Amino acid sequence: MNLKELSALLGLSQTTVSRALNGYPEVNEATRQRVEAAARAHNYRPNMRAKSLATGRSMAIGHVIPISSKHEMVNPIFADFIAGAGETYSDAGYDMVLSVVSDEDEERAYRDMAAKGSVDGIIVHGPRANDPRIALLDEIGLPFVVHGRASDVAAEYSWLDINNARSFARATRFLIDLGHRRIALLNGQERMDFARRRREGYVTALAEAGIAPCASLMKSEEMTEHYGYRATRELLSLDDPPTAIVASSYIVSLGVRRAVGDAECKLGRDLSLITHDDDLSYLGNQGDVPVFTSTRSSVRQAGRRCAEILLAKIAADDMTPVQELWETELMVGDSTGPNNN
Amino acid sequence: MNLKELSALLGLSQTTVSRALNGYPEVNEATRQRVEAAARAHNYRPNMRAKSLATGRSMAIGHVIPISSKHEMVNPIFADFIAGAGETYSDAGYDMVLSVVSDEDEERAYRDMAAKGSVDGIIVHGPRANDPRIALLDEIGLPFVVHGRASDVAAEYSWLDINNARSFARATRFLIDLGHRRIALLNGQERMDFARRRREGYVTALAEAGIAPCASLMKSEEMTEHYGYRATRELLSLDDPPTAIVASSYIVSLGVRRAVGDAECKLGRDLSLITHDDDLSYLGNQGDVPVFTSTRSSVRQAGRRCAEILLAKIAADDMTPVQELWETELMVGDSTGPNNN
DNA sequence: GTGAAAGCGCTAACAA
DNA sequence: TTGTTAGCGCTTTCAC
Repeated sequence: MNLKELSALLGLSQTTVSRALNGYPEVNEATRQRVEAAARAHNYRPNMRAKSLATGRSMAIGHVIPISSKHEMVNPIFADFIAGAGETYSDAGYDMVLSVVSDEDEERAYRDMAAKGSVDGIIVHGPRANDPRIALLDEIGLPFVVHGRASDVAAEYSWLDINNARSFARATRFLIDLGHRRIALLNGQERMDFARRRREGYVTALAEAGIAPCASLMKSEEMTEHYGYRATRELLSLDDPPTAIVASSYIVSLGVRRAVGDAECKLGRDLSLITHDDDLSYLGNQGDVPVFTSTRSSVRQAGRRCAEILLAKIAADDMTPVQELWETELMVGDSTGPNNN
Repeated sequence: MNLKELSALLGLSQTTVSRALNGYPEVNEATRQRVEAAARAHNYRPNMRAKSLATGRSMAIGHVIPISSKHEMVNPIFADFIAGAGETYSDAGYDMVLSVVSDEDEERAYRDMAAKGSVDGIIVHGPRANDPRIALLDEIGLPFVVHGRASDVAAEYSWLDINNARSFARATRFLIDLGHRRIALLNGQERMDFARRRREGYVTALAEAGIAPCASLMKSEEMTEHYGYRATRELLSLDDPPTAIVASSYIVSLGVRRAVGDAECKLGRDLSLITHDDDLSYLGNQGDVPVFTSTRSSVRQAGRRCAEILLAKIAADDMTPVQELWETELMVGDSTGPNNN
């Protein structure tokens, strides 16, 4: 069922039917009722391709998911972010188009999206410290919102980020308060902006406590389970092993737990672990004190909010940057966890 | 830059330029060279909305990701699957449109996609045992491929599945061979088709060894870390606790590990764990014997293959069902893991 | 309040 | 081998 058929059926012009369906004020209320009833009855859905072509808006938002060309891995946190954004889009009648590209193809992906006219805006994932994509998107002129920040980019742009530095400082402080002095950091690659900020927070907290950061306790790699495993083994075999670890994601923590399991029983019991993932997340027991927040739901919320910001920009055709820094809480509680899904 | 401008620039008709760019044979080779050079030089990309409207094909594939309305959780395995499919789409010039909907909105999502004409085909995720979506899509007439199977659906349709029953039988057998008799199963919800098959495999292996399945050792819920944690605690507090666990995903296993960590040291060392995730995956140590395969890359490959099958169907306009059952290997090796990312 | 007609950017008969 | 013309299904002036 298309507009032509529907309007023929109603004995009206396509114009009137279109107006009725799109809430134009000039159409007679009785007519509108009739049209809407018919549309519902025949399950009419406007063809988006045609609509897009006529209006010039594609009613779709693009997400470019970069995958590391080396390891072909996808940060599983994207799933939750995407889910959140997806809700917002559905509600607003937007589609989400996903483009999974290895990082060297990213520029082309953006240019293609813009030129093909398949999206009205873009969400940028996983910004690097000095990320060329921001200048690129500015040049292209497509509205965009960055999830995270690019510290070395001078230009003003829209972003939503969580306060990684503060989160990691708090986590580290927490472990220090529990009496730990040798605390390891399993960070992501430092070309990622968030990883730099996380180290900053970690180092700051150590400094406050008069602890000199120790290079052998700071690891930085792609966030995989295998990395968590390998790094933890290395750490545990040091002459002076750490008594606690701050890990950069729950995927990494999987590896940490495995390595700890491999190690001597006593070691396992002595090691405190706090895992992060965009949001300060679960977990780790220090004696009887588990620590956590619910990562996954907050990442999802970030997705929702990023999408809202972008849609609002598009609707208002307003290019002034929107910037939101989110704070996270470090929670201490019983080990069933609050809202721990 | 659009077709009109480009053709004006070249002093050719839009038709000729279009033909040159789309590889039609009748165009003069010299002309084609000239056109292609100009297109490249001016960074011309055909507007997909217009192209779609004219051709009737949207050059996009839809993925509907159902999220549980209760827990709002996304199975992180989707991320890898999507990544694989995305590669195939990029290569073929297709877009991927994602629709994240709570399960009660799924039917509408499919109908919308079809009516709006935004996709040429659909990948179905997370099939239930008697899944109504298959009949629905058949009715709609949109080509589709199911990742997984719906055992109770009589109709023939295209799917790609891994042999869950066999995988879980092998995992269980492995633990039995190691001397375990009380083996627990942390399964997904049994309305999911794969969960039923997994239990089947587990029970079969037990039966072969003359072990009667014990209801108190079989759990079935949404696959979350929290579930893994809670269920493992319950299991460990039984009068006659299991000595080994087969878990249905690495997310669940996170919880298992946490619970084991909480428990007495001795308990932790005694418990064998094998985790699955679509593919038989990591892992667990039995004494010095770790077991695993690389889940994440194989899920990704499944995504790639599903997309290939779908695109082939669309290209050939061939509705005969394609069905692929994949076997997985249980690997035993050193604990750095084969290809463990 | 409603309709006719033009046009969004492209492809595909049909002619030449 | 190239060009002319007519749509694809919708929105949007502009006229009535």
